[in-house]
Amino acid sequence: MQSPVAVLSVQAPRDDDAARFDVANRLFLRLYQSSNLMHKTGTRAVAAFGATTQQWAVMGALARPGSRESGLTVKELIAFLMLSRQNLTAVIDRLVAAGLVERLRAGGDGRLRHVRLTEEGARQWGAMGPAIRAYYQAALGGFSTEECVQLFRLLDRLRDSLNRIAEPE
Amino acid sequence: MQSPVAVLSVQAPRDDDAARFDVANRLFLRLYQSSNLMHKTGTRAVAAFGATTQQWAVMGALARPGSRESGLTVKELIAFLMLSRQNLTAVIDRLVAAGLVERLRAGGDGRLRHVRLTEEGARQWGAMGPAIRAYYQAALGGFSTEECVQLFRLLDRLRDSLNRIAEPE
DNA sequence: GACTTTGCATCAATAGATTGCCATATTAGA
DNA sequence: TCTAATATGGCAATCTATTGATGCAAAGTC
Repeated sequence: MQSPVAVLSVQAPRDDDAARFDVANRLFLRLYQSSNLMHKTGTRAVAAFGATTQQWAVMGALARPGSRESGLTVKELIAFLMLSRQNLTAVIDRLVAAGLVERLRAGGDGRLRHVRLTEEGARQWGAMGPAIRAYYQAALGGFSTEECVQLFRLLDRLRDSLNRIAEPE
Repeated sequence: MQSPVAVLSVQAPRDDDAARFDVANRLFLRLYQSSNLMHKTGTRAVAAFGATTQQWAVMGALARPGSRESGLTVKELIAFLMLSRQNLTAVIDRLVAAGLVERLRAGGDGRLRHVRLTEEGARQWGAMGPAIRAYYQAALGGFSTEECVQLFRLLDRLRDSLNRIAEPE
């Protein structure tokens, strides 16, 4: 196996291809591991509230300033979180069952259903704040703010790239 | 609570904390999205072989030079991929059912079971090579090799950090 | 009015991922 | 030798994620 340092040196194209393959392999393994660990540790961090990282993500989307009052449509949530409709419906169902979220028939386009935080949901989201802050601090404690931004930007580009593969039309 | 970075920074602590929280929020959302998209697009990339990204990861681990002959123990696979034993057992079960992998009672410690690629599994892994290369190229086409290394290193540190949270003992 | 598209829900199947608990075989140590 | 620790398997529950198919209601179009 080659060390990542070797990749930084100037090499022949064939070697560079091999090096890129090796880096890609390691990169995606780290993405796989990091994501699993994020769900594991993140869900533990909010377990006291009976929540999971996915429910946390949905509530976070609904709690944003622009979405708090009238909520978001399912379509908007799908675009924001990038999951399948069926999966999102199931997550929303659990949140509705827990009384944290409600589905509303909004005026205007009668097909649209807005998903909104309930009073209880907003209260709970507020209560989860300190736990979420503490989690972020524990997870990113070793990173400078610049490094956080760097990682964010790279992941943002990777997401866009993968999204382009996912929806070719 | 204050982050160590805020203490060292010249800026007002409150603003820096708020900025870090915001970046962390976006960062983990991108990690969530990227991981989902990786599984979706990756599984599509090897769907012709009836495989998934997880099975691909296990086969990749078993196909490495040092592991090809005598395989890896379940414990080693757990450490390499960082999943729960129950989950890994299920993935291995499916690979065994597909005839791509076999469980062996190795000499020495009788408790250990080595998991190894079968002939068919090794053949299939070879056949999947081009599809995997093409996938890596499509996913990371917009990234320079340096950027790939950069992303790898940041994810590596994030994984270590999350793993430290996951297993406190 | 008939047709198509869009937004959403439902049912079903398969696979991953976690947790928790119990069972078994083997090894290692007191 | 009795006991504890280790490595694995099995069973169960819950939640997440995908795909595919069906259906319905509302909106826009011809």
